[in-house]
Amino acid sequence: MTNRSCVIRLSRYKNALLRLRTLNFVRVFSENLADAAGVTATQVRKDFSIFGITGNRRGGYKVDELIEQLNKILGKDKIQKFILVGMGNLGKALVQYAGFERSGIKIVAGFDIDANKWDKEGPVPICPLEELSEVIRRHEIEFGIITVPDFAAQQVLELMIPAGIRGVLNFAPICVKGPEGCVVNNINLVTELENIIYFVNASEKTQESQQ
Amino acid sequence: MTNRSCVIRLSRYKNALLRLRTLNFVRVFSENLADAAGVTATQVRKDFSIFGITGNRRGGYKVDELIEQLNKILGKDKIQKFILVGMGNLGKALVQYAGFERSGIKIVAGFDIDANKWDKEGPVPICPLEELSEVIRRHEIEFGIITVPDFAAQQVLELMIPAGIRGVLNFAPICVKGPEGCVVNNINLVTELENIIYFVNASEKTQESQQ
DNA sequence: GGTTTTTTGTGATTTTTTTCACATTTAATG
DNA sequence: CATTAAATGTGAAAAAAATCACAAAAAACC
Ligand SMILES: NC(=O)c1ccc[n+]([C@@H]2O[C@H](COP(=O)([O-])OP(=O)(O)OC[C@H]3O[C@@H](n4cnc5c(N)ncnc54)[C@H](O)[C@@H]3O)[C@@H](O)[C@H]2O)c1
Ligand SMILES: NC(=O)c1ccc[n+]([C@@H]2O[C@H](COP(=O)([O-])OP(=O)(O)OC[C@H]3O[C@@H](n4cnc5c(N)ncnc54)[C@H](O)[C@@H]3O)[C@@H](O)[C@H]2O)c1
Repeated sequence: MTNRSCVIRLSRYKNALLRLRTLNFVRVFSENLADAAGVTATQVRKDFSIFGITGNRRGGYKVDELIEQLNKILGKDKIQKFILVGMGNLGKALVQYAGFERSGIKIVAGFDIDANKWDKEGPVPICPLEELSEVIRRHEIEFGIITVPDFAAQQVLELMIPAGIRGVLNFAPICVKGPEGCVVNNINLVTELENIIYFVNASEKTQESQQ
Repeated sequence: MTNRSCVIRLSRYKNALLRLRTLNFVRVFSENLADAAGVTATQVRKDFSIFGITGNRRGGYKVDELIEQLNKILGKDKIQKFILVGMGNLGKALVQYAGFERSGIKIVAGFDIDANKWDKEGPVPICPLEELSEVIRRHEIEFGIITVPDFAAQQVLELMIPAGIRGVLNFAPICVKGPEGCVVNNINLVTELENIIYFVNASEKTQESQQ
């Protein structure tokens, strides 16, 4: 199996390509993609080499073809359906975000334990948690997003799995764990900010010691 | 300099420890932290070894001491101030999120180009973009969060830097670039979801080929 | 107080990832 | 149509990260 950061990079290349296409670019060089993704040109070509993507020596890559190939690899050749559990501040922002649909990602329904959040009339229906399993099965959904408080996150995951969810993005600040064969990614924004704080402090120290 | 994923892990350990403390844990073993962070016990001890954190052979680590040491390393021994630019759906969710303040991260002010978003009376004042530089300088803020549309992200960064910002978390789906010495982290949620889609598809293929 | 058991701490080893170096292809140029 | 210049593609080398293996420490037990 291929490694996570390599796949993340493929996804970044694809995003950059989509932007280049709107600017009417027809061809692109590894150098350009490297810039857009914040990596080296060699890395781009190596990544492509791993996945058997080839361009034209001297002419670079054709934007259209490359997007198509990347979409195929990333499983984005069809629309992928998600459900989201936890219609609080963050859940609402995600459900309303138009960028997902533009990228072939559709949030089919939201769920919450709180009756005040339910709303079947909106563009994305918000349903009681009890209907989770039924909706997942009916739409054959494989992917979920968790935006409930930390104490509820693991139990929400354990509701999703038996209904058929096989991949989850979790925003609650704990590492939730799925069974073998279930892909779980935990995003912790506090951790991301702490990471920035650390490296800014570290670079301050380097500068001081150089003086 | 130490590597990014190592620092991310330190932050995860710290988060797990805070939770353990609320459950009245006094001591903890590398095994427990490994579980909470989704890594191996050896990895935990190696990380600690790198930063000179020591425990007690047989007795593990004291939760309180460990939190303090990690906070020191992560620069969290004082409250860290942030500003946020782009008070849309995502920006609003982040500004209202109580978890940041609980972790010693304070969003001092929000900024937007749109006058309808301005509001100096709320718990976090939302100000016109023109005041960005002044606020950063007055509060001596070093960190920023970008939640504006993609086309505006790079120019927002370039407003922040001369005012004194040295670390940025960007949510717009492009890789913004700061000058040398400025730490920028680009979070792309579409990319995160695509990553999950990829690995679920990959594991499906593995299973099929095993049958 | 000696023995056993448990857990840390870390050099050595292995694995993974990135970078280098350069042959190969192809477009452009004269 | 030969020459040159500019890019790709990829084995080999280097660097970085993770894991192993085990000695050292310390608590628990008899
Ligand atoms: N808001 C942010 O910017 C932000 C930032 C970082 C992390 N997070 C994390 O994301 C998660 C959501 O954050 P938020 O600010 O939107 O919180 P929130 O409190 O606004 O929303 C949580 C929602 O989950 C619902 N809920 C609670 N238990 C549930 C259950 N068992 N099943 C279904 N729904 C349930 C609540 O009714 C509520 O609507 C939290 O874990 C938080 O720590 C949020
Ligand atoms: N909402 C989400 O869940 C989500 C998910 C993934 C990525 N993102 C990304 O995060 C960013 C924000 O998303 P959103 O949904 O909150 O968008 P939004 O359109 O709701 O909000 C954007 C805000 O930025 C403000 N703005 C625009 N240009 C500005 C400028 N030059 N200076 C200051 N403010 C400016 C707008 O007035 C608006 O208030 C976007 O780049 C989006 O792609 C959002």
